[in-house]
Amino acid sequence: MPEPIKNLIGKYREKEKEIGKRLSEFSAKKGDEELYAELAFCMLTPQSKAKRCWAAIEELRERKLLLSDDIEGIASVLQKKVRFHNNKAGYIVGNRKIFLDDGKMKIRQKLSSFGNANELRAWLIANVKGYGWKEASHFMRNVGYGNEIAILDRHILRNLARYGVIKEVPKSLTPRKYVEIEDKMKKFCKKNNIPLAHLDLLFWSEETGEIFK
DNA sequence: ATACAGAGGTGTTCC
DNA sequence: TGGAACACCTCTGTA
Repeated sequence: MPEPIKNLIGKYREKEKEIGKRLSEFSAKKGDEELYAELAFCMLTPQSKAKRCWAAIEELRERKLLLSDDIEGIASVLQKKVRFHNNKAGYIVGNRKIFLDDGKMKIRQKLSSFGNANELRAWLIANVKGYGWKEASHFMRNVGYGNEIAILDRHILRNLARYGVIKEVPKSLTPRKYVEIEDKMKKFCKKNNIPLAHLDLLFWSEETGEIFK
């Protein structure tokens, strides 16, 4: 039996302000290096803890490795904190080139060149190594393009099942299933007057006890 | 000490 | 054309 939605609404009222504040931080204007830090962060998170991933990004920046081509150097930093460090180090270096324009990295320019969120996401999935639907959505939320998309990871899916938005957590997420569940989540939000991005952070904080990234 | 689940999954290959 | 199976390859928390 799903848990009553009333319980969820109650929790939302308690945390609404804090969630809104966090989201406004995500939307704050970021420069291209900051944007690449967020892009790289989302390359790291699969199968790794978000906090450790962010610590790795900080260390890469301190050591001037984040924007370098030193794959081995990057991998050695990742090794202590992040799973699949060799592949991910390669992604961090390789994914930079898709934003190059005249030899300079222009991420903001690229991101703002799309007509809507779905077009941007499709481009990210097709071009950013290490990004699928979930990570592309995660990145977009973190840089202020995530108001109309869902970040369907295992925690969110578990909570969607918990409140009866979906019958059960699917074993795997195909693109079609992703869109289908995202649509259900959107409708649920509309009906209950909770912004999509707010619900995501609420579910996340439910599971981890805090509002992070 | 040792085992085992869990960590905001995605790429590649094969059929 | 889409899906299953396997690769990636490691630390933390818990018992």
